[in-house]
Amino acid sequence: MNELKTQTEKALVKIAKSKKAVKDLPKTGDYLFFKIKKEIAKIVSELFNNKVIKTSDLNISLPPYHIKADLSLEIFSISKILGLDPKKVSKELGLVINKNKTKFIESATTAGPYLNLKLKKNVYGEALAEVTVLEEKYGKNDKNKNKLAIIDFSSPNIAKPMSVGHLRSTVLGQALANIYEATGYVVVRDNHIGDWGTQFGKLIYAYQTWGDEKAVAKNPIAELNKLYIKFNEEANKDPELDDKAREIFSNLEKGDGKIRKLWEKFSKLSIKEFEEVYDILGIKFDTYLGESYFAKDAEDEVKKALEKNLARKDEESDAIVVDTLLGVPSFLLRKQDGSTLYISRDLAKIKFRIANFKPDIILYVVGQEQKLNFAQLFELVKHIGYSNKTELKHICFGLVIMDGAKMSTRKGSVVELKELINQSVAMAKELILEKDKDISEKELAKTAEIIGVGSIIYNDLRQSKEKNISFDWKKMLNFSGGSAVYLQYTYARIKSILKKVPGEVSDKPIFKNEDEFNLAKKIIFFPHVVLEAQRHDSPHLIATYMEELAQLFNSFYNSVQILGTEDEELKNSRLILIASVATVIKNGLTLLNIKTSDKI
RNA sequence: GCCCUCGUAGUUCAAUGGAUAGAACGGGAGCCUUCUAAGUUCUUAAUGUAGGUUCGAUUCCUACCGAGGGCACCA
Repeated sequence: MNELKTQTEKALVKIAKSKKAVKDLPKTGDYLFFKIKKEIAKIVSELFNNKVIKTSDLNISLPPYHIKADLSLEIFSISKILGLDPKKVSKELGLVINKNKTKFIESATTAGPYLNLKLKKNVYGEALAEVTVLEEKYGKNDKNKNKLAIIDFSSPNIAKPMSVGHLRSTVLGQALANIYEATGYVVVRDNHIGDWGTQFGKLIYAYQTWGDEKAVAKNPIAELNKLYIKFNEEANKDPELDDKAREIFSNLEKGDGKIRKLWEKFSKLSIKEFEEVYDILGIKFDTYLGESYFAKDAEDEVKKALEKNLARKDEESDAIVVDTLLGVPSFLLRKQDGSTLYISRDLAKIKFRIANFKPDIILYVVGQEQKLNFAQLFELVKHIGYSNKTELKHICFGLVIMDGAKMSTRKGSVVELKELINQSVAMAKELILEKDKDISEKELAKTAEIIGVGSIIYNDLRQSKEKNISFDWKKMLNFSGGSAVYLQYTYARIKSILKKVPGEVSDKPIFKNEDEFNLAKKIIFFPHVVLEAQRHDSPHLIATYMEELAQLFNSFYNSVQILGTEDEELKNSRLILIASVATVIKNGLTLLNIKTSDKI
């Protein structure tokens, strides 16, 4: 219990520190993208009887290739608010913009439900200046300042290896944590370790029956996992083993000292191994508050649910049952042998979190197979009455599928995360050596890790989270287009140019060809993309955006000799432009928790 | 049986209800005596089926078909 207090205090210190850091974030409204929107909103409002138009009501995008304009404004969303004919709105708005002087817009052309806008040249200078000044802060904003989020992710089970299945929660959770922080949230990263439950009865039974102390000490997780698999095999033959396991777990909850000691040993050894993986992935948790911390308090929650008539004792079995709540199927809160269940422990944890941290939101980054459980948990919380000010959100994602089916520890069809990382890094090494035989051992190891680990993370995050991911070694180890390397490589390419001649900031960059304007425009959208990624809990929006940006750059790079540009002013403008591209790629990858290197 | 998620080029993925559905891999044809060819240019090819709502549907609704997941003493 002391441990719980220590961790809580540590987290509170971090929260206080983060609150201060939020003050240094760029203001959302100061970004060019939002200033342009604001200007348009004001014009619309003045034109149509001062009807209130929020910037979020405006939908601005980059027009498709065949439209020759800088930005397009979609009119239907505005005309709906105004209750007017879209054609009329588009026409009148276009007229006013063309007649009156505006700060950012040169001219407007009506095209059906769209108003196509041409930007003033000074916009581009301002855009690049924004990036240059803010640098690693470019894209971050203070939209959600004064809010606190607890993000519950990764959550591996003690005594089981972290598998590719845990990768999604780990990688997605960390990216969301970064993105939430980038929009002003103070974030507490919590690892809800699976360290309690009947499975430990199974494990302890197996250890006591077949275990080898020395082997476990040498290679804890692998050895314990073997025992767990053996238990399940034996239990298939002899179902009574399951009852024995339940009994052992029940005794563990009741405080049996000998069993407790074993459990503590397994727990410590496992977390130590997990941290090796987190180190490689660059993830640091603020708290490791596993389920075991809330086993005792779970009993209070069961009592409260009984008092409030939300739950009842089943007469036949003595188990505690919650009957159907508002369409959510009924479920058990306590087993008939008196031991707690996942959901009651989670209930206790919510109470603890609200009491100690007062979060505005708690995100549970857990696979879709637990959707029903969270629906039940949240519904119960609502009835018990904790979550008035705290939003509970299940960030649900698809499974990692192997050969068309879910991977299973019991069946042994699991790819271990460590193995995956090792393979990826090894393959990166091979490819680097193909390109550069003289690379130093140290640099090789460093770059291979950046590429290998980045690829794995990116492969997961570039895809929208709802879908199942089919696991495929070939895809995982893809180092060409649509991978992290593509972005890392683009970044390194730019850095390599800038190392030769860095550009100097200029107020009025001059651009010549379309690629240059397109790149500058794309850069303006980055702060918007970060906000969208947070709003939709979708890091892949950032990935997609960066691929488009990198593609624009690489195309530009192939068509123009940047360092060979004769006109000095144009050359400098191009250098500033590509430097901004590099900054955006780096900032975007950092949000996804992927590293960059100046040399790839 | 009931509930949830997903069905888009040969494959893996994009597309707040908006313009001619974008990429990557694969197939075909080019581009390095010039800044990193892990790049780039051209080409090939897709919205499961049938209805409905809408000025407009890959997106929303209904039914069906297909894949995956879940449905009380596991987490």
